[in-house]
Amino acid sequence: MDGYLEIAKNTVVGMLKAGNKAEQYLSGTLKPFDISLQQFNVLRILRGRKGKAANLNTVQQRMIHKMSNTSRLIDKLIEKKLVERDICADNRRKIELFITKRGLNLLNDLDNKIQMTEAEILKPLSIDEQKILRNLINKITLNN
Amino acid sequence: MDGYLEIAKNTVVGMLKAGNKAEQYLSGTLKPFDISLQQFNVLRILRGRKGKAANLNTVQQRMIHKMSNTSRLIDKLIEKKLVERDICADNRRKIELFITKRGLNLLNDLDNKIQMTEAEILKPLSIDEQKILRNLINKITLNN
DNA sequence: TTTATATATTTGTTTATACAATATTTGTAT
DNA sequence: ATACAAATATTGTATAAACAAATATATAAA
Repeated sequence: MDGYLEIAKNTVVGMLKAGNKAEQYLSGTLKPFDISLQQFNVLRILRGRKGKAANLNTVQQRMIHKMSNTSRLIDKLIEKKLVERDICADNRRKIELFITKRGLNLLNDLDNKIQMTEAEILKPLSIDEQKILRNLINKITLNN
Repeated sequence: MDGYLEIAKNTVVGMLKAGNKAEQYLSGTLKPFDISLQQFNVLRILRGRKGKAANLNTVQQRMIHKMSNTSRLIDKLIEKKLVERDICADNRRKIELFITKRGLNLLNDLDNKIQMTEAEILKPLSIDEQKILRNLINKITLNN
């Protein structure tokens, strides 16, 4: 009992549950703002560019859910006027994405709320435990 | 920098990424068998009942993705003859779910492959690290 | 007994996901 | 130049998820 196969199984199931819990909590926080977690993450990626354009490609690589349809996801953000899309002048296959002022304002309003949700998710852990958890998880997701 | 807000943020994002990685890997392993991760987990829940019936309710509570539509998910498993559904005689609102012989055989075939996938996911961690990770994650998901 | 309330599951519907197929533009080799 | 391959993004489509509403049965109250 509790051989290494069992440990691995429990760990992986735990990873699924933990990821799911985080998704549920964060989605719940975002819901009143009519924005999905994936959309929120794209906005944060674009904010991180600090004014520089991002290609669809770049965004996709940094996304948590790599398999979502980034084109259509961004269509939604453009409809809501949170993001702007231009065709790249140098290479017309590429597009250039920017977060709008409105998008930045929305993120600004959300920052506190998301921080509170993150704290809520991690409430059972001390700061030191959170660090350990983060470090272990980072090892696992290094190439992702 | 690296204040506790930043740690919490990184930890939660890591949880999302790790959960997603686990899902991708496991789904990939299951794909050739035409079964989704959620369906697989339901089968494992039913196997864990060791012959006893499970209500839809019970299954739903133990599922990792609580928001999936369990009725229709089980429809799929019944179509594939991996699960059987009866109406509970005592209380005709309830249903009784069993895994079939065929379902057990499928799980049997999958066990090794899933173990290998779990090992692959956790490869960057030692056994001791896996235990620590499991324990920390269990604290977070205790009430889920 | 009738009405109301709670429980258990199913169904409807809208939106999102997964993944393949299709443009479109660019780069490279002949 | 032309043809072929690679890179980039969009579109099509089938399936699944999210969530509300409906159905059916059981329990409790009036």
